[in-house]
Order: sequence, then C-alpha cells, then structure tokens
Amino acid sequence: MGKVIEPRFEAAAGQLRAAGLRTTRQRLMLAEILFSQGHRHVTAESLFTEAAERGARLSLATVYNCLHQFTAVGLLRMVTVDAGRAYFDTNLSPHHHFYYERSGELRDIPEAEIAVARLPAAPEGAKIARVDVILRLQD
Amino acid sequence: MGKVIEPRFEAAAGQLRAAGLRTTRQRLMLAEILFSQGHRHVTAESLFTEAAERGARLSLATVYNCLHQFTAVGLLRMVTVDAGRAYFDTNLSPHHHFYYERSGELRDIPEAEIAVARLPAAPEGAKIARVDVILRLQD
DNA sequence: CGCAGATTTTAGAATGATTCTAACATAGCT
DNA sequence: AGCTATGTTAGAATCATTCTAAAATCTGCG
Ligand SMILES: [Mn+2]
Ligand SMILES: [Mn+2]
Ligand SMILES: [Zn+2]
Ligand SMILES: [Zn+2]
Repeated sequence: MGKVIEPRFEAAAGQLRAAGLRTTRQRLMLAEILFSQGHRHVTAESLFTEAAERGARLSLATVYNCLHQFTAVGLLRMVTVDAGRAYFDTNLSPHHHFYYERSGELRDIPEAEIAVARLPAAPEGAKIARVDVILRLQD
Repeated sequence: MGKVIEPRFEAAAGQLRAAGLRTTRQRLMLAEILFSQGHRHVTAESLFTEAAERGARLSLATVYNCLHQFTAVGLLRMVTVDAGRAYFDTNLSPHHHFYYERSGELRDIPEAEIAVARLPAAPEGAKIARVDVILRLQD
C-alpha cells in the first residue's frame, strides 16, 4: 500500500519520482519549499530554518543530503560566491548573479542581460563545464 | 638602530613600507614568496607550506593575518571559486580565471581575452564592486 | 496485507578551514 | 637602551560541512 501523499506535495512527488528519488516525508517538504514558489537561492542553514518554521521535523544532515542529491540529479545547481558556505539555486537555466557581499543575498541576472563574448579555448585536456559571472555589490 | 635587512628582502621591505606595514621577519618572508616571482594564486595552507619549506619559522595564524592585511592594503585580492577555502591572488589588474575543479588550480585569463558586454545597472542603492568571470574546467 | 532487504534519516562525533584569545615578542621612536 | 604600540603565536573556539553507525522508513513481493 503506497502511503497517501497530501495534495500540496503532489507536484514535489512527481519531480522526485521523475528524478529517480524516493518520496520521503523530508524530501517532499524540501522539494515543496524549493520548487513551488519560483526560483530560489538557499543555503543549507536557510533551508533548514525555513523547513523548521513550517513545522517540518528533519535534521540538518538530511538537508545537506537532500541538497546534494537534488544537485546530483539536476534539480539544483550549486553557486559559489562566498568562501565559507555553499548556495543552491533552483534556476537551472544559464544565468548570472548579483551578490550582495554585505547581506549574502543572491539575485539572478538573466543570461541575455550580459554578453560574454570571445571565450578563450579550454586548456589542453580540459573542457569548460560552466561559465560563472558574478557581479559583486557593495553598499 | 633599524634592523639589518638581507638584500633579497629589500624589494619586499619596500612594498611593505609603501603600504604602511611594518617590516617584520614573517611579513618579509611572505611578501618575498608572494611578490618576487610573477603572479601567484595561493591559499593560506599552500603559502604556509611553502614558507615552511623555505625554512621560515612562522605560524599559520600569522599567514592568515598577513594574507588579510596584504589584501586590506591592496597588495593582494581574494578570489572565491570554491566554497571551503579562500584563494589570494597577486595579480591586481582586472582579469578572469580558469578553475580546475579537480585539482584546485587557478589560472589567469587576461582581461582582453573575454569581452563582458552590456553589464546590467547595479540595483538601487548598490554599486558593482567587481566583475568576476570563472571558467570552470573538468577533466 | 505483512515481510525482507535496500534506502534514508539522524544524532552526535569528526573534519577542515578560519578566527579568536590573551600572553609573549618585536618594531619604531626617543 | 627603554617605552609603547603593534605583531606573533599556541591553542582553543567557531562554523560549515561531512562522516558514522544505528534506528526508521520505503518498496516490491509472497
Ligand atoms: Mn564570507
Ligand atoms: Mn571544494
Ligand atoms: Zn540563480
Ligand atoms: Zn588571478
């Protein structure tokens, strides 16, 4: 007997199944938080806090596990803007970022708003996996 | 009586004084390693190891202190490519980076080799402090 | 249903980078 | 040389993240 899935978790359940991940209570909650309200940028800690505020019972270790699993199956991508903590981004299309150094807030810049032209060739034996453009903001 | 400075540290001493920093034994050694052989990308740990190999007697805490002081006075700049550790760059002119994700190696890309056109305006109340372009390499 | 085996979650310990503390040493000035 | 601000350091502390191993849950099958 498959367990009953609350209606508000149906979409999340579909995404998890499509990605080949089992639908656990914790993953459903995190997926719902992440994917049901437009693009998000979260850290493990911010997501854990948000889940806790919604009454979820899960551990920080599970949040880390899920963030990495979601990233591995292509539901998230990692963004590195600060040595010290990792951000995870639900926006999978190519785009760039404003980073507010003071607050730690990340904002998307649509790909079309920045033209990166004439990329150099990748060095011998390597290939360019990703092009990140970060506009660091002060004040 | 000012202490005697070995000839090989003369250049480093000049840079430190120009930057308003006292010339201590530890700073002279680190400045010599950093600034006497072309541009470098170091981490605290790599610089500490390199200094130790040259026979320097200093602590890792001092390496951290110096990296931050050198950055504060504009002798270095910090580069963020990996959540987990900070890189410091002796190349102060505007330029971009190849980052070998597997080895952690950083390589400069001269500014002229990448054209970043049509930057969006900074959001209300903020200004763009820096534009970082990272080409992440795999394989 | 009711299990069994595989997967997932979790508390708490461990790790790794970095920062802090507060005592000791040195640089720079008189 | 002596004074005082500044710099160095060992070791503890902090913070994000990962690991461990045991308990809980999921899923397919009888
Ligand atoms: Mn930071
Ligand atoms: Mn890393
Ligand atoms: Zn984004
Ligand atoms: Zn560089």
